Amino acid sequence: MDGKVINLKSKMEIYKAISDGGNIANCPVREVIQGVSGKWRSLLMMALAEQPYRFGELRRLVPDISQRMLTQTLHDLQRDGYVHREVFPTKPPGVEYSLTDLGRSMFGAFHQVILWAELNHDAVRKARAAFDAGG
Amino acid sequence: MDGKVINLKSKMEIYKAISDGGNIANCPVREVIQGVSGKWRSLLMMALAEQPYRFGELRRLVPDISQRMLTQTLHDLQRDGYVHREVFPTKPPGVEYSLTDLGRSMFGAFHQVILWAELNHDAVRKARAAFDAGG
DNA sequence: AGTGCTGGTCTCTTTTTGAGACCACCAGAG
DNA sequence: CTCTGGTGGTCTCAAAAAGAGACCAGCACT
Repeated sequence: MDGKVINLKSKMEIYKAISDGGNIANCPVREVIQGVSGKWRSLLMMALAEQPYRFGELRRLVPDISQRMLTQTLHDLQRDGYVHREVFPTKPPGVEYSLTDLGRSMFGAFHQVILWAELNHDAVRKARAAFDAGG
Repeated sequence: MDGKVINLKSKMEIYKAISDGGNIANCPVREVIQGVSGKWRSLLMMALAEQPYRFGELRRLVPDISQRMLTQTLHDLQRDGYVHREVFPTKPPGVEYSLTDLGRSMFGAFHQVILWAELNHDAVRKARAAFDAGG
């Protein structure tokens, strides 16, 4: 995958941004990465990548998220352009959340991490257990 | 760990694991994903993917991390098997941190997200600005 | 003897998160 | 008509996590 000389100049530029001058705090890539990270964001992205969901459905889908964090995380995802929020004027008004094109695009990349986790979560578990045992 | 054995091969099965039965809290994939997420973890992984670094070097490289969080995050990454910690008995003892094979493997997947961020951070910025402006 | 570098830990304060009450609205049951 | 439940939230308060900075031992150079 990486070897030595990477054909991707962007990779080098990212590292440069980190190591050069220490101006990492302003790195736009970092902002996006940290916007992708976060306890609930990835989880909600995974759910919405499957299909659009309504607020209550998401709440039931991710039982251990508080209503407050669900509201806030969806708001943040919407703000970053990953999620579209649509209100339906039904009898009790319903709100549907769905991925935007940008969201689907981002999820395409993030999906690699999901697949890796799927294949390697056992190794991580073992490492964790070994570390906890051996100190 | 849970009733359903999650042996996911495809994207769809992952989503099923989320939506089926709502037992997402025990999903091992979720654990790993959230272990990858986090404000500093990704940043330190990026730095260490470039080359091994010592504690103080990392501190200078990521100026806005507190010493406390650097210690803790490195410890966590080591615990999960992504990072190797080696103490050199030099005059003032130095500690070098480097990626393990598992860490490099994980970073290979995560790298896709970095590349996406590199290409699309402008779109995210615009979305954010538009959202803040229009409400 | 004082200063600085090594990699940390300990304490205190601020920020973030979690738990749960509360809100207005409407539908159907009794 | 009241009672209950489901719609999507907001508000408050306590707990957990993160940030800021003091402090530590050991050694080198001055």
